[in-house]
Amino acid sequence: MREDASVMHVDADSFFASVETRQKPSLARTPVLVGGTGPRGVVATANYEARAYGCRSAMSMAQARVLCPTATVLTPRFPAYAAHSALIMDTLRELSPLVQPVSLDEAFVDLAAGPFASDPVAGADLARRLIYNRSGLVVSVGLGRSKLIAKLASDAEKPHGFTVVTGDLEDDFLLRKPVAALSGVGPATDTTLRRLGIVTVAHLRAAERDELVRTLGEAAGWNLYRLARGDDPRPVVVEREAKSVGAERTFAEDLRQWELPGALDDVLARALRRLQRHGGGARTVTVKVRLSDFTTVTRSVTVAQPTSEVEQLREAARGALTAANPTEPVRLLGVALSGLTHWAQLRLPTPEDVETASRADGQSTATGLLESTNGRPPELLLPSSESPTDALVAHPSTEGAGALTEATTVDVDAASPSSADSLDDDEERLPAPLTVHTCSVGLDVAHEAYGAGWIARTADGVVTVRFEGPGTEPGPERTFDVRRELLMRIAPPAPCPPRRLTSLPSTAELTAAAPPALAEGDTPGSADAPAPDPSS
DNA sequence: TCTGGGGTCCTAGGACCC
DNA sequence: TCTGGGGTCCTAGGACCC
Repeated sequence: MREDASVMHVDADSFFASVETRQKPSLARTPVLVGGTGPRGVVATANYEARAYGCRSAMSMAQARVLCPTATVLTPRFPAYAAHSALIMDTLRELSPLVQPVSLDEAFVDLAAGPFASDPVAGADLARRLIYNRSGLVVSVGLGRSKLIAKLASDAEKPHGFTVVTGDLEDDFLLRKPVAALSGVGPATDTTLRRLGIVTVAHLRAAERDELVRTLGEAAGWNLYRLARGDDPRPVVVEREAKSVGAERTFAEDLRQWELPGALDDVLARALRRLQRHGGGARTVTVKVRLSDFTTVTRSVTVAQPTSEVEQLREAARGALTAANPTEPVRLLGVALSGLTHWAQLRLPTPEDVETASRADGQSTATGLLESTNGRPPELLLPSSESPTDALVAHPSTEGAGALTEATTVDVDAASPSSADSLDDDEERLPAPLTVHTCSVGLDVAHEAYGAGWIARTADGVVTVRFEGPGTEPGPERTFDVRRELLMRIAPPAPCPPRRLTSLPSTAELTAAAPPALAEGDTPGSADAPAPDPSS
């Protein structure tokens, strides 16, 4: 265990909602909910104004609307969040090469590996200032000797926290925490621990190791035994290989039997797009079916060789769905692709492969491989752009190297016969005309005369657009009938510095001010100049 | 007012091999 | 005829994270 508190955890406060209020000035200081807007939507993020009404993440949107009827409910705009996330991560990488993103809005940084090794507190302070000055987003920061402590520290004073827990303060800080604050203790484990009379980390530390292992299992028991002692040697690691990719969809209304194959193709198409992005192939296709009574069944099919062939993966998915055999109406369908590799079998396997497949998994697998060839030339293993493997070289080819193609040329759209209009498409091309089917509150649009804005309300093809952006004052609203007037859906605005900020807020100001007031740039002496970039 | 979507990891049981 | 035990792979479910 290191001596200095040089592990930093950075967490953007109510991230999705904060990006929204940054880009929609009229929403500043008003309650905002971001999440599913459909009948079965849940809240992804509630800003602090909405939390004041009791709204929380993961709550059903219907409930949140009841709690806070005045809240603006926005459809998530992932491209905007991804752009802000990238800016945050890039900024952190200026402070250390060891940055481990945990999600779009969270990261661990090992400051001991960078220029702030001798003064991690200064590094952490700079991190929050740089992020604020470049994006207008406020983060909470925690510093500790381990990930465990850093994470708890960033959580200690949200929003806007800046908490340093040095070694000598660690026990004092840790032992008071409820066990549920520990990463790895969710509702189920919390209940189990409560039955043992364990509520705080102090209780947990007093517990017998054997009892923890007995009641929670080998891994979880040991893990909590160590965490209770502040023993967390997990290093900050830059990148980890993805183990699976997938997609799932909850339907507005439960699906009947006959609707399942089409819906499965839809979900599979999205999963395949992610596989395509990952590059290479997958061996196992897992289909998840959630019934109307919320019971969930998963069935999986594993093929002999990793593949990126649409037909073969679709066949596997259909087989898994059949095995799941849903007898009730279905509310959710999911497809996960695992056993990922950076290469994939795209052509007829060699006789040796078929033999191996037969031995490994019976005749159905071998048949699947054969059927997927469609009379194309025999061959072969495809390299990804990143990591060609020896397997490729070792694999005999009868048609020559000309048969080699990028795995990313797989025709994914062949798996998706549904409308190109769907908002599900996470790789849609913009700009594109707004249609009755693509109106969603929160989306970015532009009008030839009025410029860029966002959809504030929508009903039956009639949309109200508020024309404003991150660099403007709150703007006016205008209403259009999208069947008669052209509105273009456009990409979200890029992240940008907050307006009218001429000096970095001091640590004291950052800690004292509420986020909305700060975001307005109410620093004394502020003018209309952009924020200086202290890194330059 | 019923409960999203992207993932990771763990457990337990069965098949199979040696 | 009955019975080992370890290792690996696969599957299904569940807990957990954000």
